[in-house]
Amino acid sequence: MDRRQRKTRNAIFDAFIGLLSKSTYDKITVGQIIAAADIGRATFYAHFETKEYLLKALCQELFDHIFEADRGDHNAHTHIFDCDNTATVFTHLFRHLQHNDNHILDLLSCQSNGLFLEYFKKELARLAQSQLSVFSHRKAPELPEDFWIDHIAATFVQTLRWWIENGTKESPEEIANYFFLSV
Amino acid sequence: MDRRQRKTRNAIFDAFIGLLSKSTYDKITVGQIIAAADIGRATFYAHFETKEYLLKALCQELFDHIFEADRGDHNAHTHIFDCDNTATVFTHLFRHLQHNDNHILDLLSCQSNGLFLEYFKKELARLAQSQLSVFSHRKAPELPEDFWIDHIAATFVQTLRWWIENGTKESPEEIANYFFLSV
DNA sequence: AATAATGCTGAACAAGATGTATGGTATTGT
DNA sequence: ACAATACCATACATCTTGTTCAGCATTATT
Repeated sequence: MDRRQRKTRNAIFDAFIGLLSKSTYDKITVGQIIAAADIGRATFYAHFETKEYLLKALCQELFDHIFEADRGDHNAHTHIFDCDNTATVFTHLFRHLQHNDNHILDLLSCQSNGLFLEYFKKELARLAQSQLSVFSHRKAPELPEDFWIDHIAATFVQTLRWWIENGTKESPEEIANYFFLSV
Repeated sequence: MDRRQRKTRNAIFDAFIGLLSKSTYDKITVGQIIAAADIGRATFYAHFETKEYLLKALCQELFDHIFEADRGDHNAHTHIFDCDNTATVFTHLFRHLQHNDNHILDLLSCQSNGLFLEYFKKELARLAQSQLSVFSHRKAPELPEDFWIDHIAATFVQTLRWWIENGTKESPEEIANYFFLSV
């Protein structure tokens, strides 16, 4: 990819994230984004068809990073799945999300909550084989499989939202424990 | 309240609900609403300051109706809390929501999901004294009270969403049971 | 039945947002 | 050095929002 393209793409992402921390998704205009990114109007639309596509791309980017360990690149520093037991997977996940400061919270606000949940469910479904067994002891046999996955994903998102909205006072271990206790 | 006011207010609500069943909240414009309601532009803004206030008023209206039994008017036909056991309360709630066809689903889509959840939590908190004990056996003591209420509300909303998105094939009793089994 | 009050209409309006088009300039990869 | 292409600035048509106002219709009051 052209270096210029990468630069503007990152500028847009940074501007978008910066605005999300001060405002909400639906209040942000394309005009504000291009002003913060300091780019031309036409340039923005050359990169993203619309504001919603930008949001989608940002979600994709974040999840690709958080779940990167599950695709290639198995020699990187610390992988989310280099865990001795499956419980620490979610602790790592919470730690990752905490480290992202409030970028995630902004994505969890009404507007984009559905999108976020959708992405998370998709990723979670990919881990179903290896990780879902952790929760199987809780699952009543009459509950459909997809209902159960929906429930786990929704519980995770809700836990995360509660955590951040309350100032992330708990440690990742604690909040992961909350998650396990409630799911 | 003036008869004219009631008429236009209902016309706006009906138009809004009608549009919500064909489109999504953020795609709907005030222009579409006043066209569907067949009223003047100024009239709309005389009733609702903005589109978001309309949404809020609609939520209020729906919840007031669903939870009406808990406030006055205790001689009406069937009350949501005229139940022998607390379990049937939620069955009734699901039945109510089912009867509302898809109006609720439209309110559960991304945009308004947060608002809906907020309202439901508020109502749920009002029932905390009488109904929360049903779930107390599941609650781990180390979980904070407000975390637990958040969890129940989110689980309810998620259950409802899954139900409607899958065509409400299950009976209210069944889906209430799903809810109890997962919370 | 007459009157005052209040709500609705319809049209016009400014302000602002969206998405597109274009000709010119600067940067990139080869 | 050269061709390709990404960027810029501006302008533009279109749509949306929220406000204003004069005139008409309905309501409640007496």
